[in-house]
Amino acid sequence: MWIVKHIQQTAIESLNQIFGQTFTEKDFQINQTKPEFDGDYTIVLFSLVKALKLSPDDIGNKLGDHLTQNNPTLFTDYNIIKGFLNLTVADSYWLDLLAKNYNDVCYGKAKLNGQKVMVEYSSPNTNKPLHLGHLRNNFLGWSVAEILKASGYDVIKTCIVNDRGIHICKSMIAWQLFGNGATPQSENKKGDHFVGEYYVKFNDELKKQIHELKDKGINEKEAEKEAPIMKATQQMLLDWEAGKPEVMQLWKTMNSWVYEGFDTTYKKIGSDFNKTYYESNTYLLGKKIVEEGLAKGVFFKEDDNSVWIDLTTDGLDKKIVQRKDGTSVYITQDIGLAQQKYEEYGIDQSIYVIGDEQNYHMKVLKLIAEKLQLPNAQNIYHLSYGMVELPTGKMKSREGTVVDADDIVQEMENVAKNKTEELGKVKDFTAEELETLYTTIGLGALKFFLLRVDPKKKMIFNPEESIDFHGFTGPFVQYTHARIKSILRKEEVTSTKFQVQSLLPLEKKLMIILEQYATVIDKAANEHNPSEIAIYVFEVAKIFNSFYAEHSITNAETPDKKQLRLQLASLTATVLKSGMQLLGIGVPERM
RNA sequence: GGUCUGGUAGCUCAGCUGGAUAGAGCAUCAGCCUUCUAAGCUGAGGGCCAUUGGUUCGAAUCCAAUCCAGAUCACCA
Repeated sequence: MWIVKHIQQTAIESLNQIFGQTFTEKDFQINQTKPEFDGDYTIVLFSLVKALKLSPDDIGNKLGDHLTQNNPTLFTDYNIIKGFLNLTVADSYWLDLLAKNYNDVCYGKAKLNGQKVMVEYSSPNTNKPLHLGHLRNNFLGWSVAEILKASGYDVIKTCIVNDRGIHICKSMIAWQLFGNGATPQSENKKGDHFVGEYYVKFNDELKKQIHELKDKGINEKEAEKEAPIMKATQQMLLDWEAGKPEVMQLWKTMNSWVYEGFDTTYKKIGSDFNKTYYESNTYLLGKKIVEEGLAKGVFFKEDDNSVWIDLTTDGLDKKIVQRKDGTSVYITQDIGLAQQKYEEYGIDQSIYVIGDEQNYHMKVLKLIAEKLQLPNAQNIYHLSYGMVELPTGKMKSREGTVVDADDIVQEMENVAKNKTEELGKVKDFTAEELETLYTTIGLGALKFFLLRVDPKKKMIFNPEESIDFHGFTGPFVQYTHARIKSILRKEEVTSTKFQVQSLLPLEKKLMIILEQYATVIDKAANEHNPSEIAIYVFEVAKIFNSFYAEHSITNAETPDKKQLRLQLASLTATVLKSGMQLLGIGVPERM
């Protein structure tokens, strides 16, 4: 059992024995004691005053006495300052914990809880390469999945590829018009970038045609509809839906180019999926559900045959779920897919990692699922994240202010390379080892930067500052790990039994935070928030570095102290490695 | 206009299920490598927690209003 819970329960017992009243965990708070006071953990007494009709100091004295007298192996001392009962936890408690866990690579991770969760993330369009926004999505989704695993869930990672629709036809048309049979191979370009260029070409041409039409006196809206390239695109979508062979062939070819490019990027950034859904397979889903919904009275039919749901009593609007021509709209597919996911995997919880611009859509999806009484509809969770913006404002593909995913990764690697060469600590590495190291550090910096912020908040990416490798960054944590490993390569923990009675302040501080790892995983899992892990891991590294600067490990005061510190260093390395792994970041042995 | 987010140091962010003098990192300034990796450590300066009211022993945190910024409200996805 973890310390806070332990204190809580002991305090509840003591309060019961002293005052004959029963309290619960929610009746009083336990915080870590602020550094300026003596003690390790603090019970806030104010909330008990009313029920006990005593002054905070009175309660504190009685509780403090009782706790220390009845739990000598847990508490050694207490003091009361202005209504706060500061408890000192016995050093033997920390030492026992350390001895039991210093060698456990699974330290902090929970056992399977029998719950199955699906995490859908990434969900790219196959008409352009991934950009920085996609990276936030990918890193978030992957990390949340890992955190949930560490917290005891059985996790299935999925991806829905938006591989069809008008936007895909746009790049197809442009390729037909301007491609002259070019291929990624012939142009020596990555497939997704190659296709993305035609998407841009489409928009350029469209703009040109609109301009020409406007000169002829046609208004903007009309011009966009009437532009020949747009008409051709719409025709192509119809042909696609009709399964016209040459269109299907082109579609398959161009998508395969994109997939090849995506594969490279996914492999590089470490995204993986247990199951990939394709919109071209799922876009017709949901029609059966529309029928069922009509029968249940959840949906209603308009005179023109379109099908709707009325969500006005839930504070939302009416929403269409099927067009008058009987075709599915976006939300219909999603309901269909939601059900398919459940049928295929019997999931207890379904998490969607999708940007906050779709908050409304996801709210509607969940509501509809609930009204249709789909299984576990209430456990649909939209992990909504904010947009990534540049200091100059939003990223806009049209204005060329998009930060390309492959570019930024490459840039981070270059910085890692320059920095590493400058420091010259790994001159004996092979070329291959160096490449791996640059990727680990560069990608680590990028992932950490994107994950250290609360997902729901929009974030500003400043290319200049973001490639900093000092302070609250991935490389800082990686460096701390490498430092520890450097010691552990030379020195081993040789005895688990040693005579150390007391801990120095920094040793204890380190032990206290290491003890919190499992609690932090749990919190991060419940809140679907990797930034909890990033902040924690940084804090651990910071405390270790202070400890490292203050106390020598290899030249400790006594052999016993050396053993203790080796154990501490070992557990720290484990927690850093494990925590970083939950963020998808590797930690090097040397750097 | 309706709904939903967010506003904390010069910058980027923690803290938000109410608790002690509001914390980090970057940047600025001053120190620390003949000792385990200086991608490090120690210290200094820097704040009307958007504004105004309310709730209470206590509010950055909860409530209300206002101001500012963003998202969304398609027979697009």
